[in-house]
Amino acid sequence: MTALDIAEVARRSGVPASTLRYYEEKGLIASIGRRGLRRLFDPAILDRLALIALGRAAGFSLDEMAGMFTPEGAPRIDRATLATKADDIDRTIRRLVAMRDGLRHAAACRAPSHMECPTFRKILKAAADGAFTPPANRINR
Amino acid sequence: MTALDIAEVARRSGVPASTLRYYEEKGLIASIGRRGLRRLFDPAILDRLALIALGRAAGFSLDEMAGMFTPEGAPRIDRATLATKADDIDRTIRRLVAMRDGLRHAAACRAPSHMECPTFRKILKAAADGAFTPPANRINR
DNA sequence: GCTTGACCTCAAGTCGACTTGAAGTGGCAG
DNA sequence: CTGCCACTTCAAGTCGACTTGAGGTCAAGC
Repeated sequence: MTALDIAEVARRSGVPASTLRYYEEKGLIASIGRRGLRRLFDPAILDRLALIALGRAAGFSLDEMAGMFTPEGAPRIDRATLATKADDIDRTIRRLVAMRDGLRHAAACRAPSHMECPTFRKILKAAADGAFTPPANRINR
Repeated sequence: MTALDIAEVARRSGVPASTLRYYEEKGLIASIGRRGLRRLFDPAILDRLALIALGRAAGFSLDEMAGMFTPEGAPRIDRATLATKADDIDRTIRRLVAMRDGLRHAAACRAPSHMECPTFRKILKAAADGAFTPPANRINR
């Protein structure tokens, strides 16, 4: 039998058992049966978990990803959705590059106080205008 | 009198009054008095709020930023801290660039299923290895 | 002087993705 | 056959940054 029990899936995927149960409850994954109480999973679950990890990293919510599989378990991903997400990330990258450069400047700047540095004040103004505040993604944690 | 009441600060800064009260409670900002019940703020609060917005965008928590002001209200920012944060952001950027490129590929790839695309599988493996999962920043949101 | 309504306080709720804890179950080694 | 213990369920807790709601106050305009 090729079925994996939950501990084995956890070990191989690095995803905690509690998270696997949570994903199942959410409909993101499905077990193929039980041995006693214990869930058994098809080894293909590992690919699926990798895909979920990828989607999460790309900024998709668990709910969004629940719709990205066919009932048979094959990924069904709209290419336009991917392109849109890529564009989102691209905007985030631009924002972060500006932030990083601003921070590096502030770290290197020799003005006695940051408030006396024109560059820093310019960055501050941009921040006040919300230039760095994202609309509502959440690539990170 | 140059003091601004909370509604005026909210209007000029774009920060909701509820947030201003919350920031005060957290010790991030301070009012200079009251008119009746109403808080009055020094106009310098606007710079401070901009700095807080900048810090948040850079990934500092509110608690971290509470320590970045002198009792007099001047920013007191350790340059090494800034450099460290810049490096953090730089790592995030690299991660995001990889993600973005991966997504663009997946969006453009003509393989019948994503799972049949070698490039996609490579990305998937990287995701499974946690290559895209951040340690615990939180630039976004 | 009285009403109005923007402000006040304080506790509780929200959001997403999980984790934790208490109480129960059952396969398997001895 | 028994005991162990890794699993099970289900409810509740966590984290950060706020928001919301109920009930209260008071400066200002009429």
